Amino acid sequence: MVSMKDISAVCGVSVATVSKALNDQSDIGQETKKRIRQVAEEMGYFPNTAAKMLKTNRSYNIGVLFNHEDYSGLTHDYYAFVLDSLKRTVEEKGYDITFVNTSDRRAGAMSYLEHCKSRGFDGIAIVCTDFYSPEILQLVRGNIPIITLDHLFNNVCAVMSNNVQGMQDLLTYIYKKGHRRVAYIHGADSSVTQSRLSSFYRTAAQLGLTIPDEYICMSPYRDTKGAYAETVRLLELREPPTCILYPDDFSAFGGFNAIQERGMRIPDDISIAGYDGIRVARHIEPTLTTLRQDTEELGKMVGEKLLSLIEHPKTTLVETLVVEGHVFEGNSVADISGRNKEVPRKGKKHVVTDSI
Amino acid sequence: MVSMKDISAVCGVSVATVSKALNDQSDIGQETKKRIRQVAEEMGYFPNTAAKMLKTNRSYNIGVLFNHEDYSGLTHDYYAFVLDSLKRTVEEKGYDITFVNTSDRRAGAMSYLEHCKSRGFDGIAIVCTDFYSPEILQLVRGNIPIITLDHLFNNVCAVMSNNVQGMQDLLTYIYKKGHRRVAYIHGADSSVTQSRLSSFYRTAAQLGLTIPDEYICMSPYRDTKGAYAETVRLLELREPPTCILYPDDFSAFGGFNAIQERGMRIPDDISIAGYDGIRVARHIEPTLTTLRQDTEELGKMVGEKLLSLIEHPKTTLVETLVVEGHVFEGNSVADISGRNKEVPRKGKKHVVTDSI
DNA sequence: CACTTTTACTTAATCGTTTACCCTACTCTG
DNA sequence: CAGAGTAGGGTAAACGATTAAGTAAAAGTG
Repeated sequence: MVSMKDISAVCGVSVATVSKALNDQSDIGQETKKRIRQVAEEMGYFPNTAAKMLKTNRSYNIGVLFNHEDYSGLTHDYYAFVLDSLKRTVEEKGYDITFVNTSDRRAGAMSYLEHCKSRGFDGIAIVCTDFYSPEILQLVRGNIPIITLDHLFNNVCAVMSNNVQGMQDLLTYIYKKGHRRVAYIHGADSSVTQSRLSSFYRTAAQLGLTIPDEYICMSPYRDTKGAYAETVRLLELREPPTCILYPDDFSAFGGFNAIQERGMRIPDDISIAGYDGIRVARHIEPTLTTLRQDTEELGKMVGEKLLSLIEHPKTTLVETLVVEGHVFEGNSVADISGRNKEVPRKGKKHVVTDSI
Repeated sequence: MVSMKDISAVCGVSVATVSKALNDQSDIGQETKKRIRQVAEEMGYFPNTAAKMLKTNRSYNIGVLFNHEDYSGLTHDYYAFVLDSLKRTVEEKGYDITFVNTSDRRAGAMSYLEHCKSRGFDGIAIVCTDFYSPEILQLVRGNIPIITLDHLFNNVCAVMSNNVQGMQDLLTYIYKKGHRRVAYIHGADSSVTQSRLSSFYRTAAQLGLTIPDEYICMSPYRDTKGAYAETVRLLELREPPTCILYPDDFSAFGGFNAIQERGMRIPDDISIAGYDGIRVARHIEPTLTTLRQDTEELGKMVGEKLLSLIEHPKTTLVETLVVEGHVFEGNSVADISGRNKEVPRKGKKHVVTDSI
């Protein structure tokens, strides 16, 4: 690797002059600058990041904390898209992205914070992790610029997808389509779940919907089997819902299966809606009506705010940025507003069964 | 940050002694070692990676090249799972993973190779990228340990999913289920496509299948619209296939839509099969029969071979490692072997249509 | 006991940059 | 024309580690 020393030898100047020339300092003559730069180019010079880091305490490297259950967030559409956007945002500004090593969690091994300091990350984006672990707490207490996604810590910047507004929009949309019996299978307990669930109740109350307790139940996120089971239960109620909300799109496929298996059609016989707006859900018929979270904007916000925190630590506000999603209108929620005005029918609809 | 200097001051020894003690060198007394380590622990010491890198030319950091079309490979299930496995494999050995910055591709900016040398990556895993770009060529010609996934360069280690065997297994499976009219919508031109397509033809020949030209067509990978269109075309043939193979699982959903839309059922009326084995395909009914690539093993191989290349450069063979997939048996391919023996029926089956 | 060997450290150079401070030769200025 | 100012560049320390080479004392050897 060609170093500044090599360039200085060729140009017959000192190493300091080379450094200053390449960093465009004012106390080097135009002529000399031009010559040094040209030689550097010709010799194929590029800076040694390690040496630069050592001297300047800047790595132009962002650490991301990104693990989810047994896997990393990589296998999760929502997080993956956020990370992708984040990556593009910071790369544009000359930063690289490194995963915070989450492997060695033995006692005595480096903690997250130590690892991050050791690597010299300029900042850290906590995208997904177990926010309640003591190690994470230690990390956010450390004095590296930090930003979290979808979780609030005291005195730490955060980017949040607006789950309150999102659920309100989704439920309102469904209400406007004429649905009055809406069930909600919510995800496992977390701050995100709390936001959505309380927004669900509040919105329902505002709309004048009465939600029987049996319409509300839990199934873990992305668990198709759980969603399947709860869907079956809901369908077998004396008065089943006309629309079911799922914790997320993936879960909605579990409901989809249960419904199809019973020979019912979506959305003719029952409506469903997901949450997230994962890609595949837009490519399977019936396309899923869902609250699409703006992963592009979320990632961009995380990146921009973190860089601001790094580059302007004094003037950057510690605040929570909220990103809005929007209802993606698929084909999984029927418009039954007409039905509400009909005179209630008595008995069952006559069905012709064809015998072979 | 507490440095070795601080420790040496407290312990009353030289910095060199501290370094040797922490690195467990033999020429330091047991007593001294123990004392130094204890003090280091108490003072919360951890090594400065930059300084270590500068001196040793080892970063314990792996660069991954991971971009796919406009996005990174993050949004692609197959690559994401491979990366996840790779990440876990190398993290276990104390390495971190950094994305090779693919943002600034202007002339004059650093090339991939320069960027990688600048960052001091110990090795590079090229997971997905445009393998034909000159920059990539320059990168693999540079003398950093390199490994590629699903692409062969001269004199470069590679890990390949066995597409030849995979397609053979898949087609043979379908044949055994009684299918004789099999169409194949293959992906856009690439070495992977070549392998699968030629294997398809060879296997078909071995099985005695005659594949009419109109059964073979192209639709880009993960393009549901393209797959939809080709599926429609195939269904409208005078003699439509009994089974359609898609470039990948995602595309298969496009076919799925076309088939459902026509009121046909999978697999009763027509069979379909994908390729990859993405997660969501196992969670939607009918679950997709597909060739599931072993992403866990692929990532592990990439990681282990690369580390071997880094740690034992002399003794590590430059070779291509092949990873087998297996047929995932979903519900999307019907067993019609019975039908072949039946006397061909004349006319259409009588259908009772119920009028309201 | 005199010599060699071993043990346990220390010294000092080095990796490639950055940067505070110093130096020299011009150019102004009154 | 003496003194100040400035442009252009050099010196050397520093960042935090590693490591070859040196050294003094203890231990082993015949």
